[in-house]
Amino acid sequence: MIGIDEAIAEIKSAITAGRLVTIIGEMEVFYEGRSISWLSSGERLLVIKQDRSVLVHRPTGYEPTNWQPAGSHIDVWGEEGKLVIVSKRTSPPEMLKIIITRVLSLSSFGLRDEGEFQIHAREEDMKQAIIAEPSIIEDGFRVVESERKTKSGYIDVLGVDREGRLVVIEIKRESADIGDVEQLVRYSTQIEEEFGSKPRQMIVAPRLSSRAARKARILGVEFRQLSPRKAQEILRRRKGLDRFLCSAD
Amino acid sequence: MIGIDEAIAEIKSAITAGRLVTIIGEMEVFYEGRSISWLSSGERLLVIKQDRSVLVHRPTGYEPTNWQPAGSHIDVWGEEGKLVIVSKRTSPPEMLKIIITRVLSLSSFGLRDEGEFQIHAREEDMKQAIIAEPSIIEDGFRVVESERKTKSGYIDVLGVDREGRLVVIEIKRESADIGDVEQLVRYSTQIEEEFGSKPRQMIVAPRLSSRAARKARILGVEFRQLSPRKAQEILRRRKGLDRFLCSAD
DNA sequence: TGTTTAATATCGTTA
DNA sequence: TAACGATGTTAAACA
Repeated sequence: MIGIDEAIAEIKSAITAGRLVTIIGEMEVFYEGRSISWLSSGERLLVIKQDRSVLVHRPTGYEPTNWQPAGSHIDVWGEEGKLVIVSKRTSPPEMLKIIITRVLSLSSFGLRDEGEFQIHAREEDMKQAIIAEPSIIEDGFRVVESERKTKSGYIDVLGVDREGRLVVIEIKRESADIGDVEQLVRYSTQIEEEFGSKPRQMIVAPRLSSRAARKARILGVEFRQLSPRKAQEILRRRKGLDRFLCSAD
Repeated sequence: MIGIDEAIAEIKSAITAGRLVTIIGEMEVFYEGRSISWLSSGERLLVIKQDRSVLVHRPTGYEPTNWQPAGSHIDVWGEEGKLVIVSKRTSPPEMLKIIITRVLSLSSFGLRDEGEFQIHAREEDMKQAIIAEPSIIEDGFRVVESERKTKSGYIDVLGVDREGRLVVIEIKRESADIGDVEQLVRYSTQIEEEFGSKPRQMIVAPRLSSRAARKARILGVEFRQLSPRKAQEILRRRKGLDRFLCSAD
């Protein structure tokens, strides 16, 4: 158990100095902004990060029950023996109020984190795999452009098949849905308006939902199976090949 | 600074006892599963919750860089003076490996949290507001059913206008998009198949995107403006009215 | 600032 | 388990 006045002083100095604060204690939480929420008293973990983002975590579950993003303004004060923390931001106007009635643990650390984060096997990697090895779509396929802008949004990949016909490709890293098929058709319509001829339409994804498959058949949308993991393997193999070609150079 | 052996013992006993663990220290993080990621060494906050969910937070930002959801299996051991924590789950197969090289702080608490969480001004509240006060749609409008099942999904609200014509309503708490208009048309098609006559189609949302507005005009989809906050006010007013009616009773 | 798209999205609900 | 929609989604890229 830590005294309220002592806690206020430490939290204030930690926020000013840009240290990460963790508080474990009994607290109530109110939020008002895009929505309105109220969480009655219980024991939780409160984190104030070095960019003044705030997280309230209950003892279970991945998601914070309440939060406030970086850059918000934080006020801390005592009121009737309780510790009050209020975080506000203006755009959108949002307010998070935490009333702490008992502090079980409090710590603050200035953390240095220059680490690099790398992530693979995303939709971007699937696109790169198609660019690196267009034959995974079909023999004779060539990429013309990626992220081509249309009035309906950005086309993942625009290509040409061996007979010179345009191919509009929509990539999904998970099961493609009916909405994805409709989005592809919108892109296709834009391309037809621009080039005067109907392009082939193709979904590239690990799988199609049953509704999407039905809709795809009706609308003449083709499907090529590709998983993010397989795309990753292709890129890794290519990278190895490139290294070999360089060293042979 | 806390010794590795001491830390291992405390973490193991805390996980077994179902206590919430927070570790601040220098760590590397690897993830493999639906994707693959690698985060090089840096000072971070690691949280192991009482349901064995795991969160790795860098000193800034709302989101954890890496995580594992509840119910995963956690192993803890020492290796070359380092603390290794591995969390695995089978469906989908995912693995999170955290290698801690320096422990700055470690705490574990068995937290009691029976608090109730209430949230308002969501899409559900907008639906309840329409049910409570159908005239916000238009004079003479009546609700027939909510969450009516069709082959294309669940219709938010199905109603009848003053002339007895069916109205299919799709509610959005934010700006309605072209995809939402298309979803509404799918529902409408199902209703037409079932009842033999074309229903009115209506989007209820704070606003329509310009693309959605164009599509709506073409497809004969109507738009009624309603914000989640206004819906909340209607419900609050109604609730007050109900209380008055009860006390007068 | 607003729009659009991806995310290891998560989470709840339903078949 | 798969599918589908809601979320205070968040966050990044772009105009």
